Amino acid sequence: MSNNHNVTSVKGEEYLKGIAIDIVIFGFNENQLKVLLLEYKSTGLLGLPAGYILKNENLNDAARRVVSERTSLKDIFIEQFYVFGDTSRHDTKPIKKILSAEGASTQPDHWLLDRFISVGYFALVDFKKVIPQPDQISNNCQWYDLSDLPNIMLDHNLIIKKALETLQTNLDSKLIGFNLLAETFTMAELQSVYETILNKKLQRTAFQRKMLSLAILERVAKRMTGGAHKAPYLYRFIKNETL
Amino acid sequence: MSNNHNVTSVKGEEYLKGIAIDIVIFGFNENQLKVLLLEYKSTGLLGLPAGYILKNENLNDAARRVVSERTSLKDIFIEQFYVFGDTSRHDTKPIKKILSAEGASTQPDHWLLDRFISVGYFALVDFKKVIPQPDQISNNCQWYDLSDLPNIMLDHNLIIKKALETLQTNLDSKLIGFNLLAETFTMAELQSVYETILNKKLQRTAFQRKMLSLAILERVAKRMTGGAHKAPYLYRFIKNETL
DNA sequence: TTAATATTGTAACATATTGAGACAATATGT
DNA sequence: ACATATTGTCTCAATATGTTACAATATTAA
Repeated sequence: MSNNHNVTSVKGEEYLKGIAIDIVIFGFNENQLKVLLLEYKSTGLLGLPAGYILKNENLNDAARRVVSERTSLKDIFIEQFYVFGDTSRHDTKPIKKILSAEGASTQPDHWLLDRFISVGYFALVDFKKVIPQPDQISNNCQWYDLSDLPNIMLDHNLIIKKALETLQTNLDSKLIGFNLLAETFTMAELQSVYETILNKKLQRTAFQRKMLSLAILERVAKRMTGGAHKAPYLYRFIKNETL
Repeated sequence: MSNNHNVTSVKGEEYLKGIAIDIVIFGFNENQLKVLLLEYKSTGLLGLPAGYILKNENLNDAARRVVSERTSLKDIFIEQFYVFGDTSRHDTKPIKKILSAEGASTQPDHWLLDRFISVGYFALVDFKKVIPQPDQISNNCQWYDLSDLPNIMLDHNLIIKKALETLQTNLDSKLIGFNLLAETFTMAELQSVYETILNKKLQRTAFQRKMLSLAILERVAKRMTGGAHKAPYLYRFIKNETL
């Protein structure tokens, strides 16, 4: 699981050249969407979790590997959403800064200083299960509020924006919101996920009726919440039995 | 516009290595979806129009360039739909066959024999405006019925399948079907496009009511069709004025 | 010239879906 | 025991969609 090769070495021979994977890892906590970011050592630079593709590795497996390495989770929901391939992305300044901080070579033929095409993925994870892990060249890996993001290096703010747009578009049709919650959840929690992603209030009763009509939820038990009110049911997402 | 460099040369130095673009060019004629395919010289192999990215070229521009070269059109609707990056795609047999037929080198370090990641695009074009153009290493470029496709090399049948699925999914939400028709069209023609893509019959009156309610169609004039019946209106697609 | 025919545009009605409010049920705190 | 907040479900209104009907009309046939 751990790298035994230094990504900052001049050649990067284990990896396909010119192709990177950038991953927007979404979490959900306290009615807020969160994004996992790395802080590169001694540079103040922030970046999305990223990685490269091993020469005999499937693209999707590489994306899963990167998510696993940063979150300590496995079996994660990921989805490709866009490939970023404009020439204007090719900005060597932050890369040089990161390499310098590592004491690595910044000679022009360093593989990381070439132009890269980035395949954008997003991942939806259970916030509470994640144990953030910095990578080799960062000293910090932590959650940031999506609604209050700092400046992130290169075009990563744009990548997050596009990821969110895709998530919003696909939320209803692909029924993927459940991946942000624990195994069991209340209808109110699910509604909060939807409201936060779509950035609008939803009708409580209509939401409940619709979700139940989809026949994708299994009622598990009542939960005693400790609140001064009726206890809600807990639900579990029923995976599509045709798969 | 024309290549002054031979893609079959060993180095392919003008292009980014390891990244290809495969394009599913959809046309619509006689109530059928069509796909443009190339036949490689003296090999019997069929393939999707494909290309590589020039070192200082935007990814999307490269895709547009390839579509333009094969169709003789410009200003074409294209959309990324998936990146194909499984290791199982790496099958050098058909590539060697094509290179051999060209009299080109098939030594193992030929750049085209490396593993490639393919960015899949689909394009929607006006069938009647297209003048198919073979590329440098093919001797034929022609339309095939989507419903009766031959075997195509590598994973290109799969790529077409995925392109169609994306087209079906996005047809209503992104209002892109118009790109398959001429500048003006009848409601019946538009309905036929929808029915063919979605592979199901639609209710005539409900379809008309819905399309008109979207406020994206401008009525142009009546057309005398030569048929023994009432003449239909012609419509034009109104591009979103907020863009 | 007139009638027959096929298709078009729109209206009308039925049915289905969604929006919005009402209300009983119920854990907990007072 | 009562007050309070939230939940689950019901009802009715508003909207959207499915379906049928029918007048309008460009051509062909009589």
